[in-house]
Amino acid sequence: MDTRQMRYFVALAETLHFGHAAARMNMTQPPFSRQIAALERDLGVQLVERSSRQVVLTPAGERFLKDSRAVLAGFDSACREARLVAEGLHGELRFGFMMHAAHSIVPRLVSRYVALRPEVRLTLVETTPAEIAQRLLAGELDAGLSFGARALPQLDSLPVFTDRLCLVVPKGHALAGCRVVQAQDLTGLAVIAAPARVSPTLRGAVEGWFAAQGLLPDIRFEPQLQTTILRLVAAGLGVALVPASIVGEEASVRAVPLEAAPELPIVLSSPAGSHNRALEPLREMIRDGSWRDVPA
Amino acid sequence: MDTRQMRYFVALAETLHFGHAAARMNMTQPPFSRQIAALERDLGVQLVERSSRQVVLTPAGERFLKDSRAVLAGFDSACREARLVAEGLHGELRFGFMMHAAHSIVPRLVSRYVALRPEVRLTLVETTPAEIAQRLLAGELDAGLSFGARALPQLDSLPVFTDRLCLVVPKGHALAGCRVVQAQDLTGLAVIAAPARVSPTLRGAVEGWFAAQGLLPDIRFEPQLQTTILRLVAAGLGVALVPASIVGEEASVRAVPLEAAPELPIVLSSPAGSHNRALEPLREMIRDGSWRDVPA
DNA sequence: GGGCAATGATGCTGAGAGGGTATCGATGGA
DNA sequence: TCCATCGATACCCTCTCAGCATCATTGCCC
Repeated sequence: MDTRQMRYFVALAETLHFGHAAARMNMTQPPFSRQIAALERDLGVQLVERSSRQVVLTPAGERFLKDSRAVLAGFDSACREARLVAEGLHGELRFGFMMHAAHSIVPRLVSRYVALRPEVRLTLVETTPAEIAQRLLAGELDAGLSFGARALPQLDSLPVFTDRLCLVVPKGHALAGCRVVQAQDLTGLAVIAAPARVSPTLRGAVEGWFAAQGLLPDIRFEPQLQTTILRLVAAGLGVALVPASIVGEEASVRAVPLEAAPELPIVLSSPAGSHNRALEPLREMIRDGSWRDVPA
Repeated sequence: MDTRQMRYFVALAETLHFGHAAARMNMTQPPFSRQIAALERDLGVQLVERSSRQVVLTPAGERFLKDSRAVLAGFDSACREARLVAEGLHGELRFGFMMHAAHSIVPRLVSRYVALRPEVRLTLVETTPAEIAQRLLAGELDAGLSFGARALPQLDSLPVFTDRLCLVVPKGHALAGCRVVQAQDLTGLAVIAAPARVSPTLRGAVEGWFAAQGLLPDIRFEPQLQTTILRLVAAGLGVALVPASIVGEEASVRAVPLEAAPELPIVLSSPAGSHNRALEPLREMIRDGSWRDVPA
């Protein structure tokens, strides 16, 4: 009792003739008749009323015909879907990224991606750099846009672009007009930075910049999100070292270049050996740089 | 590529272990592995990533698992439904009846039937006696409640009850108080009756009653429905001979017994040799008279 | 009414699908 | 390094399933 017998039965129901139905199934009538009889025996249900002159469906046969068509359509569709997912044309791509990337890079990547793969369900996960790596390794994400930390062998990474730390101060702050600042210019100022558990790379870059000049930052607040940091700076609660790419969102702060500003490589990471071919266009548009052509 | 391989794959996806999945399918691991490989080959899609240490689903496998569960559930449900329809517990019963029967017999039959076969979709078709016979023969109805005309060999009929013609006159009519009327009492009165093409039996009974007394009715109006006839009588447009069972619906007419009133047997007819077992409870409640116990 | 054509069922046969046993190869842990 | 685990492979056997030939029934036509 399988789909083959169901197909036989549908052919019979549509022709109401054993010989013609058998021909449609590319076989001869005797084994076809036996398959129908076997189907009825296995079901314990008479599906067709036969005489040597005509074949008619019983009510159970009518119902089984309707259901069989649906089952066979579902079966074929399942096979087709599997092939499409294997080709990366259908399926799902779970894409995680740092929250502050949502404002600049992500919209361009996404708009280009959906043009290339309109049938792929794109799940966007705004989260923190630390969680991106963890969820990539756990198989909960297919791709992650984050800072390029130490290269893990279980992750394949592609460079996207290089960000750069800069200082942000409230509008009207004494340092707002500087051409470039050094660590000692920040002596006595409260610094706002995300904790290392949220973004080890970013936190490391911030502390590294101070350390390189022999100083320690006076970190007073530790929010998780860069946008929160900008708000706190705007409110006059301190200054911060943030990726340059996110300044400009907040009109009430001013960015100032840093002396020997640390570079922050942004990479797209995905699990090594991923079978999700829906990932390929995303990696490809980053590899060939074509995502930059999309208007921001 | 059939449902068996789908079941194997679902077992594998749920256990992620070839040996355990094979055991669940009551077979040994080698042929099980071959079936999975054959499924992948036929689909042209890798569904699982194997190593000697672990088995994981590919994205295509995840999708195929989801679809396979739905297809298998549909398959099993189709088989179950076929059995239920064959037993008459599920399915459809298309029941046609004369419009005026809807007011008395049909509600009782239906309320008892749905208590016995709650899962059967009961399609109620109000129509005319002539059409009932025609649609029963065409296989468009499973049962019909109508006048028992000449017994057709293609139809099985069960007597339901015997109706009787009576005269209806407008309230306040000269004949309204009569104990019994004869055909000659109606001389000069306009008579309203349905045409023969709508109900040959009823029309025959009306004309037969007049003819038996050597008279011809002066039939002035020919509506199709008995309820329309009652309205026309109530409006003073004439008198009519109608089945006694329908009087009482219309307060503005009076029924008067006929001398030698023709009897009108009401029968339930169904196609001879019908395979619709959902019909059985309906026939049974009429055969044993239990439908009369239902409050009208 | 008898022959005939059409149609579904049945008997027999052969090829192949599918399952069992034994075993191999790879891999990770003790 | 040895061993246990686990999926793959080789080989064999059984039984399913399709083909061929034929039968049984039934309606049709001369």
